[in-house]
Amino acid sequence: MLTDRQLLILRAIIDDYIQTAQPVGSRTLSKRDDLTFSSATIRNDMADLEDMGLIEKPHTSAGRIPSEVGYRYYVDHLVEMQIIDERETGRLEERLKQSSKESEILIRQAADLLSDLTNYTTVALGPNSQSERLARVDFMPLDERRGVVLIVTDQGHVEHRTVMFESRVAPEVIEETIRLLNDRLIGTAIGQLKVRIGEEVAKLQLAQRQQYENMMQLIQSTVGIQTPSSLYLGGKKNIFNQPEFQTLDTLRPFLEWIDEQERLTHWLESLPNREIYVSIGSENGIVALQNCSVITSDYTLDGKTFGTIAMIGPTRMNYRHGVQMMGQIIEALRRTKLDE
Amino acid sequence: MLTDRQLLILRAIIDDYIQTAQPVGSRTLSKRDDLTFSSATIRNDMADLEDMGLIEKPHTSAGRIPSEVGYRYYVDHLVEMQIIDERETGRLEERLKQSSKESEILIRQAADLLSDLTNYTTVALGPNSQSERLARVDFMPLDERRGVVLIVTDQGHVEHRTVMFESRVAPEVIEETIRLLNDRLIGTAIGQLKVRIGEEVAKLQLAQRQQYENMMQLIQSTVGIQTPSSLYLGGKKNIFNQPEFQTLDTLRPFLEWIDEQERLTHWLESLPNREIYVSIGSENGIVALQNCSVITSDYTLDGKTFGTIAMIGPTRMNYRHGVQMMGQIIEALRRTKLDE
DNA sequence: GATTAGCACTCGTTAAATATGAGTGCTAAT
DNA sequence: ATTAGCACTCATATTTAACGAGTGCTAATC
Repeated sequence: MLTDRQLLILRAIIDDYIQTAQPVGSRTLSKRDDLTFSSATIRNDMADLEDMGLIEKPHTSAGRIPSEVGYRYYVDHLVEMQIIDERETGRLEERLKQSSKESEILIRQAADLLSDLTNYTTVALGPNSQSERLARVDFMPLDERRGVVLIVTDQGHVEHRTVMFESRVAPEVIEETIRLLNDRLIGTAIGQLKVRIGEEVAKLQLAQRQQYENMMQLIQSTVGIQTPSSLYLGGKKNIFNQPEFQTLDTLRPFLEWIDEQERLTHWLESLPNREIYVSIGSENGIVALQNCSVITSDYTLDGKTFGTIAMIGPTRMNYRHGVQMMGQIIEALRRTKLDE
Repeated sequence: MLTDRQLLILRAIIDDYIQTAQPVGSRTLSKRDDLTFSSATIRNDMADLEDMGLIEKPHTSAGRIPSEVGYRYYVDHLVEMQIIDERETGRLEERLKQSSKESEILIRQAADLLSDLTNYTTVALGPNSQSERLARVDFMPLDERRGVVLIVTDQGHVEHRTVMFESRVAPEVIEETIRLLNDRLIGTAIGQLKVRIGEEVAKLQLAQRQQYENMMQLIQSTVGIQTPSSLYLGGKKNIFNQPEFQTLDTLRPFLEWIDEQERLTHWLESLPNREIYVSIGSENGIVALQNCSVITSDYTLDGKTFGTIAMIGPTRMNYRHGVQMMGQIIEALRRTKLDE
C-alpha cells in the first residue's frame, strides 16, 4: 500500500511528466509548492515507487517517468470522475446545434470539437446500420432497365442504390416484388437481410419463377447496402505537436495505422464498452498504438444509440482533461435534438 | 543551344538522380556505358549546363542535381510521348472490371492501381455534380412531417436527402410541388438549382402562397445537395519511402496539406487542363508542394467526362514512367463500360 | 582545337575525444 | 524519520581531426 506521501509524489510525477514530457527529478519535485520534503526524502520514496513498478527511469542519471502500471493507478485512483460542468456542456451543445441538424455533420463537428478541446486525434464512428431494422423499401424506375432502390431504417436512415436489370422488367412485377419485400421483411435487421431474403425466396412457389429471378436481382444490389459505417477523423495533425512523435520511427506506424479506414472501423466496432473507457499504452493490443492511450465511449445522439467516439493521444496524455472533455461531448450529443 | 553530348549528359544526370536521389558526379557519369568521355570532359559540359541553369550543385564538393528548369527541359524534350502499351492497358482494364461496376469504387480502384504502379500518392476526384443537369426529382413521404427527396441527374447519379416540414403538409401539395419542380427545372445544372428555384418561386401567383411556403422548405434541403465531389486518396503511405521526405520538416507540410480534403478538392477542380499535364516543383504554386511534382489529367469513365486524377511525387519523380502509367490508367478507365 | 590526365583545394560527413550537468544512491548527521 | 553531502553514472553537446567525393584549373596529348 502506498503512503500518503508516496501518493502525492506519484501524482506529482505524472502531472509534471504529462505537462513537460521530460523525466522528472527529485530536485524539481522538491521545489513544487505541494511537496514540502527534501529531494533526498523524495528520492527514497521514488525508489519505493520504482520497486512497485509504478515509475521507471529511462537511464541511470535521468529522472523518473510513469510506467504503464503507474498511469493505470493514476487513472483508476487519482482521476476522480469529473462532474459535468453544466455551463461548458451547454456551450458545446450550442456549438453543435449551430453547425447542422444532419447527424453526419453533427458527428464530424463533435469529433472536431473534441480534438480542438484536447489537441488529440479523435475518431468518430457513425451508426452501424447492420443492427438497425428495415422500416420500408421503395423503388423508383429511372428507365426501362434501371431504377433506384430506397431503403429506410427504423432509425430514420435512408440509403439508396441504383440497380440495373439484365432485361426489361414489367412494372407490375417490380411493384409486386416491392410489396412482397415490404410485407415480409419489415423489422428485419439490415445485417440479416441477405439471409432473410434467401428464406423468403425459398418459400415462393416454383410458378412464381419470374419474380424469383427479379428478386434475386434486387437481393444482390439491396444487400450490397452494408453501409460502411461512416468514419470521421478529427485533428489528425495534432499528432505532429506531440513530442513523442517527432521521429519517423514513432510517427510513421501511427499515421499508417490511422489511415487504414477499414481496420480502424473494425477496431472501433470491436470495442465492447458502452461508457467512457481508458486504455493505456500496450493495453489496447495494437502495435502501432503501443505508445498511445485511447479514451473511448459509445455515444447517443438525440437519445438514440448511435456510435463510438475515440480520442487517441500519447500514453502521456492528459487523462483528467481528456476524460472530462469526452464526458462533456457525449453529454452534449445526447442532449442535441435532431428534429425541432 | 545544347550540343548532343550535353544533352546526353543532362539526361544521364537526371536519370541517375531520379534513381538514386544522390548528387551525380562526373566520375560516376564517365563510368556509364552510354557516356564514353572522360570525367574531365564531362566536368566541362557540366559547368556549361550549370551556367544555363539546367543543373546545380548543393555545395562545392558535391555532384550535380537537376534544377527545376532542368526537369522542365527533360520533361518537354526528353520524355517522348509514350505509345499506349495495348497489352498492359488491357490488363489494367481487366483489373478495373473485376473490382466493381460502381463508378465510385472503380475510381478508387484506379487511384490505388496508379499508386501501386508508380509508388507515388494519387488523388482522384469524382464527377463534379455541380455541372450535371437535373433529370428528375421525386419525393417519398416517411411520415406526416418527414420525407425523402430524390434527385437524379442526367449522368445517372442519384442523391437523396431527408427533409422535415415545420407542420403537416397535405400530400396533394407535395405532389403538386414536385410536379412543378419537374416541369420547370429539368435540365438545370445542379449548381444553378438554387437560383433557378428562386426564379420559379418569384413567378408564382401570390394566391399560391401555401405552395410557396412548402417549396421554400424543399429549396433549403434540396439545394443543400452540393454533393461534395467524392475525393479519394491512394497510396498515401508511399510518401514515407521517398528519401526526400525522411524528415519532419518536409513530411509534415505535405501530410497536413494532403489531409485537408476541402482544399485538395478545390485545387483539383481548379486545374484547367484536360489532358495529361506535368507540373514541376514550385510551378504548382503550393508551398507545401514545393518539392513535389504533380502529373494531372482529367479522365473519362465509360466515355463520359468524369473527373480529375493526380499523381504526386517528389520533384525527383520518374516522369517517364509516371506519364506512361497515367496515360494507361485513363485509357483503361475510358474503355471501362459501366453497364453490361 | 578538342580531349584528357593530373593535382590542389573545398566542404560535407563521420568518428573519436572531451566537457557538461542533471540526477541518482548511499552514508552519515540531524 | 528526515535531510545534507558527496561520489558516481550516463545521455547530450561541443570540439577536433580524419576522410573522401567531387570540383576547377592547367598542362599535356591526340
